[in-house]
Amino acid sequence: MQVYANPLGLECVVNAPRPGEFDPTVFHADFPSGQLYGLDVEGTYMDKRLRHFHPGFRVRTVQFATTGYAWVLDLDDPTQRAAAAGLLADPTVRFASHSSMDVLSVWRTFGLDISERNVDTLVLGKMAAPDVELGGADLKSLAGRYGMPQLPAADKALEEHMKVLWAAHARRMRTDAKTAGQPTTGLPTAAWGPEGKAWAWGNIATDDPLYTQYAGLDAIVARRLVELLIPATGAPRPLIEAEMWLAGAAARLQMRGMLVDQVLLGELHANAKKHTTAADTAVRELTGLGSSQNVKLVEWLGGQGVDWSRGTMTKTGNPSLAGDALPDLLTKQPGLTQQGRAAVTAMAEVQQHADMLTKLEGVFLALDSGGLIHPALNTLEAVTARMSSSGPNMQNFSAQTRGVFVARPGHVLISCDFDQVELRVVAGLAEEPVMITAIKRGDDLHQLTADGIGQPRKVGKMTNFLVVYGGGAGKLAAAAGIPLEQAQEVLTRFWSTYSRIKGYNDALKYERHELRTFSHRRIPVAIDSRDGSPKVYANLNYMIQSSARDLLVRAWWRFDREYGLGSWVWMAIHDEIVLEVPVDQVERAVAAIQDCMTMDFMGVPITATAEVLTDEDGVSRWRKG
DNA sequence: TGCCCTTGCGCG
DNA sequence: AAAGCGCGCAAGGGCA
Repeated sequence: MQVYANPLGLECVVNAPRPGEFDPTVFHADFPSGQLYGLDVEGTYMDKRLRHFHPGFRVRTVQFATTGYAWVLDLDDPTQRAAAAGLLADPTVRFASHSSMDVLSVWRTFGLDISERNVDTLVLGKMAAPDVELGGADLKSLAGRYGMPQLPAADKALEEHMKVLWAAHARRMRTDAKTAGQPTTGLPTAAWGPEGKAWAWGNIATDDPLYTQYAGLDAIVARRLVELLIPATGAPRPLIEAEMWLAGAAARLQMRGMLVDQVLLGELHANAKKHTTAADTAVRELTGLGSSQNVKLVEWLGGQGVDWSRGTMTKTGNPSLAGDALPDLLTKQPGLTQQGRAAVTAMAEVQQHADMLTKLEGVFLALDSGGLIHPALNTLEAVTARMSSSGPNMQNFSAQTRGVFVARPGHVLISCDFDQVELRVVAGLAEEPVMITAIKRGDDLHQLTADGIGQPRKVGKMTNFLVVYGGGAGKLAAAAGIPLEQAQEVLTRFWSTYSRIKGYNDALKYERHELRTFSHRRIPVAIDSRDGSPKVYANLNYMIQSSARDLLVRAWWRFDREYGLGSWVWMAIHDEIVLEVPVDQVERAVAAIQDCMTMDFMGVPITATAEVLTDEDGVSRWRKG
């Protein structure tokens, strides 16, 4: 047994039994039932995309900890493995671990779902410091900030150690090859990179002192952070409990995964590939450039007679080669040469299929052995607490590309959207009587705005969105294709139509540091990266976005807790919940999800509409009809 | 080669 | 007075 007292000066003990010398009785005496323990695992290096679902992924050690001691269990020892499984399976034991990583590892390794018994310190860390830049809530940073610099130090020491091990290993492979008279070309070098990391995490001895100390400290830090972070969040208990539930629900969604129609995936991918390769070759022949080298292509086109002062610009002020801008060059640039026209045509062809190609490639790479993908749903990712998705990001597939995702056999997908939730939220926040009355009457809110500003419905809709996003007259003029003066006039009329929204917006602009939402969530005011000034004009959007997010989570919570149907939730996309439901349960599911997404928000009725997704071919695809 | 930053684009 | 918000991902480009 390796025992480390006060590793790196942190007051605690790490026990790391060697195979054959493990006494389960002593271990279990250290971890009685009914308590909360820090949990951490170390495994082989994680593939960026497939993560826990990569066939080569394997958990090597599992760590349990109190605030004072940790045990590092080596899973290659059957006795230690059984002890770990036993503690993890105890329904009265709860765990504190960082992110859903350990929950997923436990599920993959032991077939145990501990998502409902996990306290996620990543989520707590984000709640405690919503203004810390991305990455600032990782376990090492939190440990450093909360008086445990020993963990980042151990992490650093372990990495330095791994570099040395890897360099020695790489050299040995080379000398072995030379001795055997084989070429050394293609063999890894001693340089530290992804290959070295992958080797080191998979091969470092599980009784290596730096490894076991680091592993034990991880679990101790996770356990200690619970008491440190909860008061630091300044959040009421129900909000913390709701976020802990949500993190678990998101982990369960990730474990279940989504089925991919691999035949359609292959067809669409091949089609996109065919179109883009031909066109990309044409672009190369004509310009000598790749079709995604936008900066250089702009320069080249300038030399072919394009007057960029007449073209559309991107938001950063560069000439745009996106969307309609490219085809527009053909009609609006009389000076463009024949060669330039041919290049633009080919570029447009590439562009038309580029999104499809790259997104579907991402799906291919994310497929597990059963044809499922397991994207993560990150529950507290945006500053506004909106959720994000990754691996792949399910929230930004184009309408067309979504068709590759299908319900499992015997199931259908159901999509349920809130009805104009942003406008209803702003009406509630601002207590805007004109809008609330219209909502209660069931009036068309875009037409209401259109009437108020004296414009067609289309402009009314644009203006509604613009205001929700905190936009100004310049953007409205560009979007609606109207003169700036007219856009200013339209906005003036908008604010007088909805005078309470104006008052609410004006009041919000006094908040220059932090906002607090109806659910007592703290949101830092956005900062302009150019001059460091607070972007108070974005406050309204933050309040709306965050409130709408909390409404969606409330609906999901009800679906899980009141109806007990949480396992049907397939994905959440900002204002939409998608379900995967057994075919004979469709009516029940539609009624339940609509009920859960129907609620009152500060006196404003929130409603939702469900749609059962069925394709022409009878397959239930994630594609709306 | 990997790492970091910027840009552009899909969704809401 | 004026200011469009939030993500993740791929690709280019500069740097070590």
